[in-house]
Amino acid sequence: MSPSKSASTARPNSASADRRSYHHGDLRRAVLSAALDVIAAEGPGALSLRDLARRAGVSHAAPAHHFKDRTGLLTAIAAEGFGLLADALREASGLREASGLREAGVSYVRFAREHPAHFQVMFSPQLLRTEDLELITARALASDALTRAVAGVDPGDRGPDSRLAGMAAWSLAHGYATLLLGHNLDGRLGEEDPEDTFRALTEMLFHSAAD
Amino acid sequence: MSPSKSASTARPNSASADRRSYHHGDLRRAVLSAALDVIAAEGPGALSLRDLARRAGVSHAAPAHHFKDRTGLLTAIAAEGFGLLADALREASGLREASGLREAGVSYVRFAREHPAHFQVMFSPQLLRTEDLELITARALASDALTRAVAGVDPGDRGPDSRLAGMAAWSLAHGYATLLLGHNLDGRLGEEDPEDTFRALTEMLFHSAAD
DNA sequence: TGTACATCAGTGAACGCGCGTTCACTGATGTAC
DNA sequence: TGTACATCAGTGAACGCGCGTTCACTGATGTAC
Repeated sequence: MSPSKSASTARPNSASADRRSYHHGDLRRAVLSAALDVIAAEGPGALSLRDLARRAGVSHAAPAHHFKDRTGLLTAIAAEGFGLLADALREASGLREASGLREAGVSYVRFAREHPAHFQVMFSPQLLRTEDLELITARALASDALTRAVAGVDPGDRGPDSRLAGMAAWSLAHGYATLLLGHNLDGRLGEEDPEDTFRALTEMLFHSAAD
Repeated sequence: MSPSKSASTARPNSASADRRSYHHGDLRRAVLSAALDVIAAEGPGALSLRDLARRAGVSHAAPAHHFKDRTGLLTAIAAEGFGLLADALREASGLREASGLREAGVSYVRFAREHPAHFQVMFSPQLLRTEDLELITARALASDALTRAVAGVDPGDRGPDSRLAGMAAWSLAHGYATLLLGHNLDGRLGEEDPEDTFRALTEMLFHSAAD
């Protein structure tokens, strides 16, 4: 997903894909895309709007038309991330109830692997405009999807055990995903697929509740 | 633990604690301490050596004598953090074997709450000189303490189940701690002590193995 | 006990750099009539 | 179908700022004799 490629495909009037028009076409997407590349490779600390403008091939002041500043950009990424996560979780909880919880966890881990930059930014509140409405909305949707997925453990129960189970499942998936992305499990995993290992691990812990 | 306080207590020749001598006495500690304050409050992105020098009351070039650069400083913090974590885990696994695992997890969570800045930096490899010898050593010690604590689940077993249980316990504690520090559990916890909640949660999951 | 010297920690001026921000501008697009 | 105008996205020069780095220096401490 290189910036220039996504930009040229997304450009509305693509009579000639090569000729650079004055208007970029989808600079917002191009800047987001470049930012995700940088974050995944070097972390959010390495971000600068000028650098992203350079990567997108526009003048350095252009990105400010779409994202007020660095924080605005990161907030947009986090909001997009929560949206993607909510989609992934909703998909997983559509499965049979018994396996809903397990698959929600696996989806969570898969999401983190497929969108490492989003994942990293979503849970770094110090980088974000936490009062941003779009962010709050997206996070609420994801939180809702998460709760629904977890409620699949024992749907009748709304008591403290269900609350605990929810936090346990989230902590487990979040911790596993975080350690995985930080390469902290490299020595402990064999050749196996990390998602399979996570599935095995979940089954071991939740076997009494989920089967 | 304010920088000036820890500095004056640590100063070797404290004939007069008020008179500023040309030499700081323990600038290394003062800079580390100021850095931890900044990280806890605003995140690692807000760090600059010049700012820390200002906070420690020395000229801006002084910190370079102790930490080559920002990365060097963060690496030192991470190494110190792994040392502290190893201590905490070793203390916990000194308890009776049956409760060793549970208490190791609780210690892990407590460590994260008591040293949020260390914790954050330790698991942000993008900020660190990962090839640093001191860091590698400290991390290995902590990893060792972790493995020992987890082996308490069923000490005889070295098979795949034990490996899985280890990753599960670590993921759980790490995820819970991370979500807690990021204020993601604020809505889900009641008035209870977060560590008690974590203990309850662990007991729920591991009851068959640990009791 | 006293003197000379090496070492080390911290100083402060200077430098060059990349950054965000501002601003008057220009090219392109869409809409009203 | 054609013309006028408003709007919007992107330009490029300019600015001031905080940063890291360098360097010759100075004050303090410890050690050799």
